[in-house]
Amino acid sequence: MVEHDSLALDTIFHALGDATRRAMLAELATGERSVGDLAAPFAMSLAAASKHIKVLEAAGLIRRDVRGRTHVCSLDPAPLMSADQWLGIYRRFWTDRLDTLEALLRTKSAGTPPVKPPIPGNKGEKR
Amino acid sequence: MVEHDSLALDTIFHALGDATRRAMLAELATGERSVGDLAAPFAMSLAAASKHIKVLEAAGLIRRDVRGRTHVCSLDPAPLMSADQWLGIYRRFWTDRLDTLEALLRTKSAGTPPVKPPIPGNKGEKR
DNA sequence: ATCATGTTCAACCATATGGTTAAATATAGC
DNA sequence: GCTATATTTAACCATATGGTTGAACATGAT
Repeated sequence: MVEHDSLALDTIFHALGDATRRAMLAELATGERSVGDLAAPFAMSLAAASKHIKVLEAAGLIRRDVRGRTHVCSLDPAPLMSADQWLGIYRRFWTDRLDTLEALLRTKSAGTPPVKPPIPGNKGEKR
Repeated sequence: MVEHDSLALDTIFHALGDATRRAMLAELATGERSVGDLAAPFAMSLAAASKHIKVLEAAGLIRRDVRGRTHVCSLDPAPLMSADQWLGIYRRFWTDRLDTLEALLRTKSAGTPPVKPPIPGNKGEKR
């Protein structure tokens, strides 16, 4: 059912691996934008921005509607959903960890006054 | 609080944008693996696999524990959580769409037999 | 028809990426 | 110490990526 086409995921994640492109997606999250609109915020040529847009388009992340001489882009969330589903496989890894932490905090604070608990560096976590 | 370090997201998404590396993560989801273990399934040199592992490590996706002469790798889900949080911003786009579809199906199927409905224009959808 | 606007295309460049092989490093075992 | 095992490093190669500039294309406006 949920097909994890690895070639598609390659292009999707690759498209997301660039701050300029993520910013373009963020912009498109608020509505349609022309190529020029999308390019405007960035200190690069229009041609460069156009390439980024094509990368997003190739990944299926945006659709393009040519209206006269302007190309109007809009977000297509489907590939993001694919990426999310792939990530979903791993979600238990951090929810488990958070659940454990939460449980730990709950038992620690049971009966004791609400002191800010010195969480032992969940950064350098050893097991 | 939840910092969206765009440089970090660059490296995380870049690391995820390769099927070999995603397969390595999938393997690590079942437990610790040595570099050799991780490299074994792939038709590439150990040196190439080692590079992939370093990309994953640079993204913070895996940790490395050097035990004698073998380097034991394990999954670190924190960057995946970051990626998930970034994606979360867009989650409404597909949940909204699915909700709308669901509602549509519910009204359509009220009284009518469950026929496969012609979904209007989710046309970016291949497969 | 002319001119301006929005966008792409082509050629080019520097750097990054993903792979190779061969040599180097570190540790384990005899 | 010697040898085998686990892994990295170095040098190299082909291709991809992200940027540039300048020309081309398509459409809108006069």
